[in-house]
This record gives sequence, structure tokens and C-alpha cells, in this order.
Amino acid sequence: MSQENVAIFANPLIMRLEHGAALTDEDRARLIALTANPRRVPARTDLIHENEKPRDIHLIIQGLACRYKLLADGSRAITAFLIPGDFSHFQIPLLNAMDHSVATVTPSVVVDITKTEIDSLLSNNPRVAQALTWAGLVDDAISREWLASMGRRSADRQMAHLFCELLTRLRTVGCATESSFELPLTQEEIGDTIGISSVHVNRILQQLRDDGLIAQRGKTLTIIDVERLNGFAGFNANYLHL
Amino acid sequence: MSQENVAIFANPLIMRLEHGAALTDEDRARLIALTANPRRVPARTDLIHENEKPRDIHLIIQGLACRYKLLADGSRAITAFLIPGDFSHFQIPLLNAMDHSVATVTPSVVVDITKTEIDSLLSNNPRVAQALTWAGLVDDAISREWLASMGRRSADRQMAHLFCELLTRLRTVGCATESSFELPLTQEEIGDTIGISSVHVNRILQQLRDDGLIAQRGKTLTIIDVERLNGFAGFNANYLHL
DNA sequence: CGTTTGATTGACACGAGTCAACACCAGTGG
DNA sequence: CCACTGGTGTTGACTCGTGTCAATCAAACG
Repeated sequence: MSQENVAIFANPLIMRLEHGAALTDEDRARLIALTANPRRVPARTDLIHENEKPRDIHLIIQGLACRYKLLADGSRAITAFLIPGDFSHFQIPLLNAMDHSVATVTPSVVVDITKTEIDSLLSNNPRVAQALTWAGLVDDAISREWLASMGRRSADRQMAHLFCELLTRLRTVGCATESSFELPLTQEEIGDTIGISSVHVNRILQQLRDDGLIAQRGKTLTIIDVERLNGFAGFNANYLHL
Repeated sequence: MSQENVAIFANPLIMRLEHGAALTDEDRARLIALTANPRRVPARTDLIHENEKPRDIHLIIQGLACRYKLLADGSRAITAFLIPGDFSHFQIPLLNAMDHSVATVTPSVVVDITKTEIDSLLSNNPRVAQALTWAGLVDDAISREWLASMGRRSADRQMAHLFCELLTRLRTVGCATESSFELPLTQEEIGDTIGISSVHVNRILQQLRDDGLIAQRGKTLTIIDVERLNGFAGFNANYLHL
């Protein structure tokens, strides 16, 4: 494989967007060019903050980021995770003020893409435009699945569902093995995601481990039997539209 | 006011989209033309069902509809309400299979808009295109707010928040007075929305009434003191981007 | 009018939160 | 190199919000 192909196929954005449209080599080259100036961002750093006027969009190349909202009582709700290849919505500069914040969870590599670059991409590369639109629809679908999960799944199944989703998404961008991936979240962050206390997160993790559904070695989470965890969680990957 | 103007300003789609872009008279005329063939749909009827291939998009002119998902255990989660002027996402035909269902809650008036019509609108009326994009972003923002609500608000505040949101949204399309609107949901449907049992919905409604926050006469819900309910719910309309 | 659907109520069980203490690091600075 | 520190994970005790079940009531409807 040539040096260039390695770069192309190792690019998580391209890996993801391939699922949304049949990209051409030129499309891929444009996307590669887009990621020419990555920057390193420390862990727990806001990429953009609620109420700020959005300008660039932020593409995650490496690491993990999240969308979150702070509530009046000081509590936090994490409403989405951005894994490599994900980005803050490409049409977001249309809004005058962010309704949520986006922050890194781990040290990350991020590319800031200007509205101009996006507009040029959208008008010159229709397949990329379609793929970006597809990615937006998938993000919506994930929100809906999370809503269903929070509303109607018990906390243990909800957590299992989150792990199933993360495994599937991380696999599509080459960031997970068959059955394991890095889960660099604190238990408090997991709690802010599924809407429970960190103490309860701890207990549920123990339960999932005791039930032989998952294993944790450091920050690596291994799903012992993917089929069984899918079944337990009621996970059906349809909504990821792969 | 001319007959035509009445039609234009009474059109909930236009009323909503005015918030997303500065429409011209021609834009409005195109949008009016789009709604030329409405149809009546009985209550509790699917407009489109999960797993189906989406073709048309569905615009609500009158009535109330919702997005929902059924889970493996038979429970239901309502992930969004579609009020007059709302529509199933205009880019959804890009997907091969719906990841959720859309159904009427009440008897409704609906317009089916073909992908062709949408594409024509998008390419000929850039301001409408922008407004539709804006509407999509607002729908996303609502999902995120609901996620934050489900995760981190107590059931009573969450319900209060829902009422604050519905009042605000319904007012923008002329379907609510200063402080009251029709709430045609059963308590079970409210429960499927905020993720609690219908029994608990009943108790919380009583509590909100006893606290003098809301009043119900038949299906009309009146918010006795909007400021106070906003405060109780921690409601901030920013995320609706009006 | 029966029948059905939705609202209401009470009793009871259990999931999950809170509080507090403690263990276990990894990093830091003396 | 080791004590110190702050962040994170773990545990137990207790409380309370919510779910479940079941019965009853009220209202809508054919």
C-alpha cells in the first residue's frame, strides 16, 4: 500500500463517510486536504462553549470529545460523544449562539474547518455533501436512540447499550478490535451520560463484570460476548445506518 | 388583509420558517404552493413506520404528531413532537430505512412532500433552503435539551420543562395563547415522552396543579404563571433559536 | 346503556440517590 | 526518593423517588 493510501485509509473521517456515499478518489483527496492542519488539544478543554457564536466546525481526528449542557443546578448532561471522524454539525455556523458546549474528554487531535471550506466542499463535491448530510442524520438517530434508552431502558441495559454503540462506532473508524476498545471515561462522566449517579455507575459496572458481560483492564473495555451483550441491551445497529 | 395574506400568515410552516431566514414573498408563495394538497389523517395513525424506506416527507399542518420507537420489551419511547409547521426531516429520504416511526397523536392535516419537490425548493429558493436547515438544527437542539432533561431533571421539573417548551413552540405558530394551549396527550403518552410510568404522571400533574403552577380544563392546559414555571423547570428558550 | 379507554388512588417493593468513609493510584514537589 | 495531594474508584447505610399491581371512577363512544 502506498504512503498516500495509508493516509487515506487511516483517516477516520473518510472511513466514516464511506458509509454515507460512494466517494471518489478526488473526494478523498479533498477530505485529506481538509485535515492538513490538525492541532493537539488537552483533555477536558472546551472546543466551543454554550452561548458562543459558532464559527468553525471541529473535526475529531484522534481522541474523544463530547457535547454537554450544564443545567441550572450545576449538574451536567453529556448528550453525545464525538469519536474520530465525528464533527460538530457542519451547518451549525448558521446559528447565532451555541445551545450546548463541545469539549474534549481525552487529549485529542482536532481540525478546525472554516465555513468557507465547508461551503466549497459542499458545492464542489456532491458526494461528500451527501455523506456529510448522511452523517448528520446518523447523529440525529443516535440522539433518538439515547432518548429511547434514557426513557425506557433500565440503567444496566442502558449502560450495556452505550457500550454496544461505542464498540460499533469505534470499529467503523478502526479504533476498536472485534470486541474491545478504550473507554477513557470516568464513572462520573458515564453517569452524566446515562443520567445516573457515579456511585450507581460503579455498582452497575461491577454487576456487568460479575455477569461476565464485560471486562475492564485499565481503560480498556472488553465485551466478553458481543452477541450476549447486544441481546441484554436490546441493541440493534440499524439506527447507525452503516 | 387580503385573502392571500391571510392564507400566508396563517400557514404554520411559513410562520415557523420566518424565524430561520428572511423569506421573500416568492419564497412564501412557493411554500404555500407546497401545501396545496393536504390530507386528513385520523388520530394514532402511522405516517411512516420504522424499517420502512422513507420516500416523502410529512409536514404537519394541523394537529399533533410524534416520533417514537418501540423497544424490545414492548415499551414505547416518544422522542419528539411534531406540531403544525414541523415535518419529518427533509433529508430523511437519503436513508434506506427509518430508524423510528412517526405517527399522529390527534386527527391531523398532513401534506406529503416528494423528494423532487424538496430538491426543487432547495435549489431554487436558497432562503427556504437555509430556513429548512435551520429548522433541522433546532430539532437537533430540542433532542439535546430532552436528553439533558431526562438525564438530569427530576420528573416534575422535566414535565414542567416540556410544558414550557410546548407553550413556546406552539405560540410561534399561532397555536397557543399567552399562557395556554391544547394538550391532547394521554397520561400514558406523557409518560412515554419523559420516561416515567403513567401512574407517576398522574401524581406529578396533581402536584403541579396543587402548587398552582398549571391548571387543566379538559384538554386545555393553562400555565398559571409562565415566569414561575420557567423558573421551576429551568427553562431557557435559547435552544429554540427564535 | 354496556363497553372501553383513560384518570385516579392506595399499598407495597425496589431502583437509584445521597452521604460519608476509605482505598488506590498518578503526579508533584520537597 | 518519599511524603503529600487530588482525583477516581469502591463500599455501606439509609432515604426517597418511581414502578408495579390492582381496584375504582369517570368519561367517551358505539
